[in-house]
Amino acid sequence: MGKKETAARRLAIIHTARDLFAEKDYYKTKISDITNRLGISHGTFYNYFNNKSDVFTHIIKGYIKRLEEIFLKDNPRLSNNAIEFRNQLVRLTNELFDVFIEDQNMYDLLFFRAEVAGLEIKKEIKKLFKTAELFIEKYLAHGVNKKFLKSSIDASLNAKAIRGMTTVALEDLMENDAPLQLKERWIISLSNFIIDGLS
Amino acid sequence: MGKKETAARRLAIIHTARDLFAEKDYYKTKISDITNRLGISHGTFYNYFNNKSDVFTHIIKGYIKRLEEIFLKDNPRLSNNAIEFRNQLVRLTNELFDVFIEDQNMYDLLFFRAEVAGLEIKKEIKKLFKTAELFIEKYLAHGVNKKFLKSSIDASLNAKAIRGMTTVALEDLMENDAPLQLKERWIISLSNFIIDGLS
Amino acid sequence: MGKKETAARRLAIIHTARDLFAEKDYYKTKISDITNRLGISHGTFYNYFNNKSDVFTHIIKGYIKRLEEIFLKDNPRLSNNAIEFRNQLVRLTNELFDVFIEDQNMYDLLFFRAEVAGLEIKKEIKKLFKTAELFIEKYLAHGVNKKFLKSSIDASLNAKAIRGMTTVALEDLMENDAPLQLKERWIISLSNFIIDGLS
Amino acid sequence: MGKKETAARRLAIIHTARDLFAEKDYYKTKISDITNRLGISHGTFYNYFNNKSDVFTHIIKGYIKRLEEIFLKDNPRLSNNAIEFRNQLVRLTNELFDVFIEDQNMYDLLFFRAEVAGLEIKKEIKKLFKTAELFIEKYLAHGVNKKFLKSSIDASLNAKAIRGMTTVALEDLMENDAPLQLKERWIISLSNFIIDGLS
DNA sequence: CATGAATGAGGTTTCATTCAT
DNA sequence: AATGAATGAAACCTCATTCAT
Repeated sequence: MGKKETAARRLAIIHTARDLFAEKDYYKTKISDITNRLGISHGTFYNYFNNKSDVFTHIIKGYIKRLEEIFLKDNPRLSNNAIEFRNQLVRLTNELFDVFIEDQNMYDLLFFRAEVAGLEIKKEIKKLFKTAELFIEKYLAHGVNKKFLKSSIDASLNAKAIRGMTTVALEDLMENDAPLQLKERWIISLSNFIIDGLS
Repeated sequence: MGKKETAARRLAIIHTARDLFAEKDYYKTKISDITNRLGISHGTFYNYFNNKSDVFTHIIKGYIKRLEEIFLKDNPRLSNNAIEFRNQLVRLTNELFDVFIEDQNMYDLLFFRAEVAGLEIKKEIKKLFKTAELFIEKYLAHGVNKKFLKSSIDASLNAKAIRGMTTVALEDLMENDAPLQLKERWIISLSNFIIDGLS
Repeated sequence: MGKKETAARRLAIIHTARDLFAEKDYYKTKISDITNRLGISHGTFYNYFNNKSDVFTHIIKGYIKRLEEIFLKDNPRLSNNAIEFRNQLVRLTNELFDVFIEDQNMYDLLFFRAEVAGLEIKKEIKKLFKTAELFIEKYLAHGVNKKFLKSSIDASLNAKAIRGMTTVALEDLMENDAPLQLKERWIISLSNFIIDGLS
Repeated sequence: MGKKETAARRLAIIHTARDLFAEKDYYKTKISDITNRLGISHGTFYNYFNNKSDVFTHIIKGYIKRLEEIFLKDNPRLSNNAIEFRNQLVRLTNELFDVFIEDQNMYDLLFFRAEVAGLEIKKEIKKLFKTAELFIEKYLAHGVNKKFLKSSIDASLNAKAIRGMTTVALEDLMENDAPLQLKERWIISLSNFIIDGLS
């Protein structure tokens, strides 16, 4: 087996584990569930990961990294007026939603299943949420600065509120069979709500 | 042991279980953890509950019931204008926040720990969320009807969005050492956001 | 089951474990070997001991304590001449041999099986040997002082040598079917060797 | 790979295995520990040995052979008086000690680690000890015959006793950082003890 | 009702060994 | 010969639950 096949098998384990963790639960997912589904021996699992929590952590960390990239790529300072702000908002939520739609396990794993994982990984997820909130807050602050958002708003709490709205939108998309159409509705609804609410 | 003492011990088990499930996790909480903390034999537990998941379900169902009462008590038709709407909003969120502040375990158990419970109970929680969303939607529809909310709003999605905002507010309150002061800030911020966003 | 029966079962586990550890090996002895021989479930074992190494340590520590008592009871200063010294030597080796003859597992467990146990217990055994050697050395030093032993002897090395002779005697007794007769021969032989060699 | 390289690799495996068995334990030493230290694949191990216990047995048998040679080389009949006897004693213990000092793993492996080996190899070690004791006994018998040792001694037990003394001396040397100086002290001490005790 | 000893299903992990390349 | 992926027997340990006292 060459390097490529080895990497492929590692990936297969990751994907199967990810599916099962999302379907069941960290605890209810047995190593044998993963290996049975792959048609390999349970011992093989341990040639690729040290233990169960190892794969889990790997999956979650991958998700965290992917989301952080979105926040780092964007620049809150680009909009100069409400129209540009809306465009930025639309672009950003669209990208975020796409990431979650693409990997339907992401939402469950990140928001719920990680609960039972070790404290360390929970902290990292918490940090991710904080990052997202601070990111939104910068947007709002910039808007206030540029005068296209009201100066009276409570930027910190509103940032959190927006994070909450977005989370529910994600949940809604995940439960829907045709998420792409629903996505458009959510993007419009959210941007209207935010802009009319804050400007 | 009389009926009263029996009921009291049952309650004590529920409370201790509730605390531990919130502190640790359903899986990480052992029957012996509960009974040890109560200073009773672990065998005694089984005189009050059939098994571990039994107490857990009981706790979650209690929470569900308690929250449903809030929604059933209120009447979305009472407001005739934006000012009355705001008052109703303030009253409602205040009451909701109080319930969660009073029992600090509620948030964690309902939103995260319940994940590991059986499918049936998860469905009930999902239903609770739906109930809440429909309840909010009725509010919005009434407002549109009475013309103090814009007719262009997507009532269904906005109801979900508001549920998301509220959830994040709860999370924020739970993490705060002085939730009562923060509560006021959230109530104002939320009602401003909602009213300015939708009216 | 009362306290007495509980203690009895604990003792039964210790004895069976002790026998098996001596028969086989720490590693080759499985928890199920112990419980099968006792006709109990393997789970029961864990109601009495935390784990395998727990019983093992318990057994070894019991042995160490028992032997230390022998050394602490005796007083190296009692003899004033070679005859008294011989008597003391005879009494002491006799007592030591009896302890090992009484529990035939002691020798193997202490000298060989403990090898595979944790480092801590190995250190304790090493300490026991050092204690024994220092104890013998005091005897020799007292003898030199009282002039019934040669002043030219290397007390430290001779003490070790005597420990070695005694160990081999023990091994020989353990392998013999009629250890009591052989014991007398060893006691005479050892005391002659020591006294004629050092006085 | 030619015959020479093959033999060299086999030897390298033996040496590394020997070191690890002495450092840790038979059980605690994994095949991969051996191969990792050698920088080869663990599969390669099985081109040189059938299994784990195979190397172990090989090592122990090598030690046994080496020690037997010492006993076979010497002739107990060479001394005619106490002085010659002492010289022979000194020469012999010196040689024995040197063998063990040269390969510091030998003592541990032969006296303790071999415990976990199969019954067969344990019997061989026991036989080696018996050989050593019979060898010493012949010395003593010859001394009694030539009248430079007391006729009253219990040659059989004294031979064992001397084996025990020698073993402790070895142990002491192994634990010491400067074994060569200590060796001289032990040789003097042992020969004095033996000669004065038995003659 | 209370107790706590006993049970055993069930899970995780290790590692010697095999074997196709 | 060398490699290292795959295998699976085998062991440890947990803990919910039962039940006799």
